Amino acid sequence: MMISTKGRYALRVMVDLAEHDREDFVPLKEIARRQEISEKYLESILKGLVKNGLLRGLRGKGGGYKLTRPPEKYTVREILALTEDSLAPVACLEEGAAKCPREAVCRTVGLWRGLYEVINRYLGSVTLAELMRTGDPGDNYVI
Amino acid sequence: MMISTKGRYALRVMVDLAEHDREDFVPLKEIARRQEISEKYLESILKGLVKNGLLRGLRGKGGGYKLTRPPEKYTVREILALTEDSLAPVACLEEGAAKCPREAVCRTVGLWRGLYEVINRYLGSVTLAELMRTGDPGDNYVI
DNA sequence: GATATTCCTATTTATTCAATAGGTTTATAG
DNA sequence: CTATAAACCTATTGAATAAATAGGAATATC
Repeated sequence: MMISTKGRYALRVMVDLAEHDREDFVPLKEIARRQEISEKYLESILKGLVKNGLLRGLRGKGGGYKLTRPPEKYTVREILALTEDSLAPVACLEEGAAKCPREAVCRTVGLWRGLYEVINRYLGSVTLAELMRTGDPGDNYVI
Repeated sequence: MMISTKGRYALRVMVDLAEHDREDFVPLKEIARRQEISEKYLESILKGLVKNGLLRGLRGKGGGYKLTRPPEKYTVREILALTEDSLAPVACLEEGAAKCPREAVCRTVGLWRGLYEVINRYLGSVTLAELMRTGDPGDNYVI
């Protein structure tokens, strides 16, 4: 399995924030409740997204989190790339990996590059906006 | 990272066997030496491929392994599916996973299904034959 | 000044991955 | 027949990573 809870949770939070976008900041406690994820764990995940400018965080009473761009300006790829250690399908393609001494004779590295490419293309083609529900209240059901 | 050493090694072995196909059986020791992988570890990996009919194994002196089909009849997907626990990009899509109670409201499960589909299609489109070197010596370059 | 929030660092726990170890069975060669 | 070379089988260990928790420090609002 490829995408850890960190990445999956991060994406869910981003969609949640996109759907609950408003003037004031949305406190993590609210997101955690809706998404049924531990507050403390979410904290550690959101830190990176704030540091990289995908979210703005505001401390103190009335604080919380907020998207810094409209939802259609975020690709899933960007969010996961910041959250996961790597999106590479195999260790030898990870950034900072030691150069494989077999690379020149390896019959499979080309396949892995191709797979990486396919994954990146797909994740780069989907935006947050596409993962949101529309504002249509009839669409806002809960099971 | 998604594909473990088991899957990567298995694929390398299958390509190796495709390239060294001959009348008699190829002993694991020989493959392990060429691929620089521990014999014992390879054993445990090949077991599953034999059990599922992708390889034939012959015991005793003069024994070894052998492909059961021509290389173009194996897809990479098939080999990895037998070797990896799962090719699903997220836990909730793994076979036998507990049904997620949030599935009906989950905004992201569709994305993961799409990713899984893209991965399966790609891996299913490449065969062992395409990973082999041809017999053409001119093709036998090193980068 | 009380409170609600993000931010920060460290630690623990659980799970999975990777590999090793040691033996059993089976086929061939001499 | 016997020695040998091989696959086959089961269990265990060790290392790395993932997942989560804990406790507090800083900051903004009311």
